[in-house]
Amino acid sequence: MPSKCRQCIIKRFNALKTLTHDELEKFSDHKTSLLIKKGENLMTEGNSINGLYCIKDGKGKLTKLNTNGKEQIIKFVKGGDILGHRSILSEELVGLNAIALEDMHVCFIPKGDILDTIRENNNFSLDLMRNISHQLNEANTSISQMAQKPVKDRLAETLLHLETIFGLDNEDCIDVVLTREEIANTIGTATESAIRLLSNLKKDGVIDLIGKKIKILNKNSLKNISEGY
Amino acid sequence: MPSKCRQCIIKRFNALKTLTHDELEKFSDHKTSLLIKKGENLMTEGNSINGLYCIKDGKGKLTKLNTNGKEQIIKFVKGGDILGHRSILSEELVGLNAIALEDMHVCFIPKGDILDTIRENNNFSLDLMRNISHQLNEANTSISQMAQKPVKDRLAETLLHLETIFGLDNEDCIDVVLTREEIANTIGTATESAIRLLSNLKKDGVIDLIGKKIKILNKNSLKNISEGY
DNA sequence: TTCTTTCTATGATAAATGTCATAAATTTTG
DNA sequence: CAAAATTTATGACATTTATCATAGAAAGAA
Repeated sequence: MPSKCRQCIIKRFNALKTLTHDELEKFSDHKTSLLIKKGENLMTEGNSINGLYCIKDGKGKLTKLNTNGKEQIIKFVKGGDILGHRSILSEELVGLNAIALEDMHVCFIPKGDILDTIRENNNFSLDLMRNISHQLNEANTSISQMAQKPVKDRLAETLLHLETIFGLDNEDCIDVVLTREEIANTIGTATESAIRLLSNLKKDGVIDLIGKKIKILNKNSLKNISEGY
Repeated sequence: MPSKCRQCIIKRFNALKTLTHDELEKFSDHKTSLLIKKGENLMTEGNSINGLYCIKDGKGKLTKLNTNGKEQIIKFVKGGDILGHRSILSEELVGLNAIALEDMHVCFIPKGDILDTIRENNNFSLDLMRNISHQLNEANTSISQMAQKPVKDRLAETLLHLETIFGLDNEDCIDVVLTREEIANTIGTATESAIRLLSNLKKDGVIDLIGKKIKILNKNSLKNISEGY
């Protein structure tokens, strides 16, 4: 039996915290629950979209396919994040692929309900703006770093960022499983280069590599590297 | 005597087209007109901001200073564009420097008026969301290109983009004056590399260089280069 | 104007990064 | 489980891009 949105918001979501009781009831009644299995697409670049996705749990990547066919990872998402609002708001096609890194439980709320709520609940509307504005700021920072930092610095930056987003597992490793290729596609480099630089960081005692899991041993050192020292 | 906002909207702005007569009157009464001379800052990274800027005319660049002191140009702006809304909406500090590339006339509208209007006029609020959502989409595209395209491709892309934004002057040159360093800071490369690649494009008959002005001679060829052919 | 500064241009060289090849390790499949 | 496929790892080498040096051109100041 699908749970009520109200229960879920309390437990997981920040993004929809401004909704009233009645609005949550409406969302509850109209929502669809989805299971997106590891590797499956929740949204696909270029498609149109007719609702908002709320991630209940699981982890995912937002990617863009380049003209040369290479995948660029733009952002990581997890439980509590919302997807598709940018596209709904701008009335443009979906700009990014959302792909599950592990099984994800997701709720789908129809576009009509979202737009109604934007019209009626000013706090919700302001909250969405805040969310997108914040993302825009992050994206601008990312442009600058992609353009001007060498690969090693971007790798260090990314490892710190991944820890911030996903936290640590019970063995103090960054709590997400990524292939070396995905790491490379995040920092914008060749897979071999990412592998080599990770090996170097391990050799220098800055990180440890346990299979696909990464443990940060010296956060300060990583910070310095990410800033070019 | 400062002109009425209503006149100005009709002539220049798209961004505020959803405002009612009364709202425009209020903006007119409360606005301040500014002249930002070439090279001066309209907004500065890290500062707080208490209003919205509307560019009446003139051209500008939005930049970010990197940890290594290098300037990254994130976006170009011109008459009709609005600035500062992202920061007002997210209640975060200003994320970018806005610097005049030539003398700019700008109107400043206090934050209070903007927030009032967001609360009262749903179309305005939706329009702002649309604007930021669109910018976020552009920024994501930019991340992908910075991360994965070689410098030559990014230069070609940038030249086409500059023509789209600023159009042509009466000699069919891209109607904006940028130093080679600014071009380099847009595509994220060393000034010498930008100069060299521009020289090559000229040698190949794809563009012409007339002082600082750039004329696109073969747009198709540029498009191909921008896509890696 | 003349001097000074900044900007553009280009060569020489170094450093960073990508590509290709190969092999070991790991994961997936039957 | 064994076989196949994928992922990780590393070396050798090619290509791209940055850095340094220098000189001429253009723009700005005295």
